[in-house]
Amino acid sequence: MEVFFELVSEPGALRKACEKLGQEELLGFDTETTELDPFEGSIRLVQFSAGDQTVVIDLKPFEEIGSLREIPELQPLRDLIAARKPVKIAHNAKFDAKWVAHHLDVEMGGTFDTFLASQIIAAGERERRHNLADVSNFFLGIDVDKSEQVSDWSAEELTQSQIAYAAKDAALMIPLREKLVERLQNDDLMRVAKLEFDCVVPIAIMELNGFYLDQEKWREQLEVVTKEQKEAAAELQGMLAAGVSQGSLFGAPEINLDSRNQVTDALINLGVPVPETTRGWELEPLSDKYPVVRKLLAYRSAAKAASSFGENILEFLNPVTGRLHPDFRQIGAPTGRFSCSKPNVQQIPHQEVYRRCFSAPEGMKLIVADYSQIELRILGEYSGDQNFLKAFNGGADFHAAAAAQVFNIEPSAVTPEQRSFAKRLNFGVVYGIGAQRFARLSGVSTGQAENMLRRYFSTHRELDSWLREAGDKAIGEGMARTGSGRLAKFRFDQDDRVQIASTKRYGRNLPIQGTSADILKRAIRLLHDVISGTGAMLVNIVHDEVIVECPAEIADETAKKVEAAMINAAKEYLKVVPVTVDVSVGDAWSK
DNA sequence: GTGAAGGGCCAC
DNA sequence: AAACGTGGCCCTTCAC
Repeated sequence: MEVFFELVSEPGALRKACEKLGQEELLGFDTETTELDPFEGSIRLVQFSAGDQTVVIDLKPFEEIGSLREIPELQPLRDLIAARKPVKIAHNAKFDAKWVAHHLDVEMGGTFDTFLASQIIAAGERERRHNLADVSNFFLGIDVDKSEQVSDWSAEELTQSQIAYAAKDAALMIPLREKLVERLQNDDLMRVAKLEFDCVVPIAIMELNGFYLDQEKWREQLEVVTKEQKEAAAELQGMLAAGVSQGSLFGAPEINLDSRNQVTDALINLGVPVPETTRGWELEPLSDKYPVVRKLLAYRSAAKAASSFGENILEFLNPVTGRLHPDFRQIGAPTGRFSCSKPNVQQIPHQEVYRRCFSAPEGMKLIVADYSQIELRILGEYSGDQNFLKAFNGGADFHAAAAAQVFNIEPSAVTPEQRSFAKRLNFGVVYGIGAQRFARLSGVSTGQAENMLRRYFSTHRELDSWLREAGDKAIGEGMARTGSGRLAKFRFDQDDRVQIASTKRYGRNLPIQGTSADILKRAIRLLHDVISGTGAMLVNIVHDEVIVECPAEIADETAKKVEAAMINAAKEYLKVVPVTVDVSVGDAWSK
């Protein structure tokens, strides 16, 4: 594919080019940068393509004039990027959005992301790859050469090959989008695509904002947990060694406490009836009878804390900003949930000792807002279950109300144990729990668990039939959808009972978990629109929770905005079940 | 040495 | 024989 392009490297030509490009409806958009981290490198090229016209802008000459964030010579470029029309088509637009936000001080307006579109169309098929080479091959049958992607973009003079590569990538976006739109429309996926595209810039900005972590506090906790681990390790070594023959001159050999095999052998030597797996909940029942098991669990807990939530988290603190800048994958799961890595700030332990370290810097406050029982509300909305509707509309204690139903007693007579049972049940049904699992979870016999499930579903008739239908639909149609129309396709062997059962569970769970993700994504967009420019900034999201950092003076009003945005987002998906958001304003992530 | 797989465990 | 959903990270084990 030969692409004709214009290379722009001075203000006059830039103004002219932007003026012409600005009249287009759609523009392929791409940037070439000297590094992957916007806090480290700089933007070298910005490319636009209208198909027949492709422009490559070299920013290096503009650096001579002054800071790219400020010089008026770049205003035409900023305006073009910020405009809602033309829509910018980019592959993984989050990347480009971050760079232009940080280096050109402009928020990208109007986004079509070919990376996200490809994922939406793939509908959860895990084999499919979504990098530009694979996507253009799959949808256009074009092989693109990405070898220049990692070339030196900081060179004084770029090679013809580099510039041609840059032009090609942008030019590719126009035909690629056409194919993708065709597929999106065919599969009725335009609504979810828009939902996703609207999220790109807020997420890009959130990643730039970063999440503040108090290093001192974190180290304090790390010290405590390291000490705990050491002590538990020493004691555990001693206890395990008791099972080894005392014949050895040098005493018992050291056991690698992180090795499941070695630990299992040692436990067997001590006469512990080790279950098939040594997962915590399998070992837990043995810990009363065997102190060594209790010690093992204590060691594991401390080891996990020290390894996953220790020094390694601090290594992700950005040397420039001093904050964490995790990587959020917008479609991290087939359900549409985000995933997060480097570090994963969606799996920080709930205990206050950890959460308190994620605090508000001097003069700032943290607003923590989370949807209350959003998945159960979605289940109530979809099933129309009378008990769910009554409980949510009446504002009653939801789990207590379920307990009253299940145990056939007055709500006021529900004991804490009964409520806890009902809570487990309520959450269990969202995942399609079975009697066996429920029995183990709540410490009753399988027979008792079966009875409780039967009673639960007989008092929640609409819920029962919705879950059945959702399961049957997953098998019959081989797919399921969320509220935004997001599609997940299921592949399973019709003759395999285990796969049938698991597909049914996916089919029941996906609309619930996925609609929850839809709602959060919509909330993020609405939230972004009301806080941007106020000094408040989104710093983390955890599935049904949003964390905003803002100057203390505007904390209360910002909290109200956050709450309103979240509720308004939910109202677009839930028509009969009300939604509530718990909001707190404080100095840290913990209460 | 490197990478994949598996077990275990953190979050929602 | 049965199996509650979605992720990421750490460690060991094992193959290359």
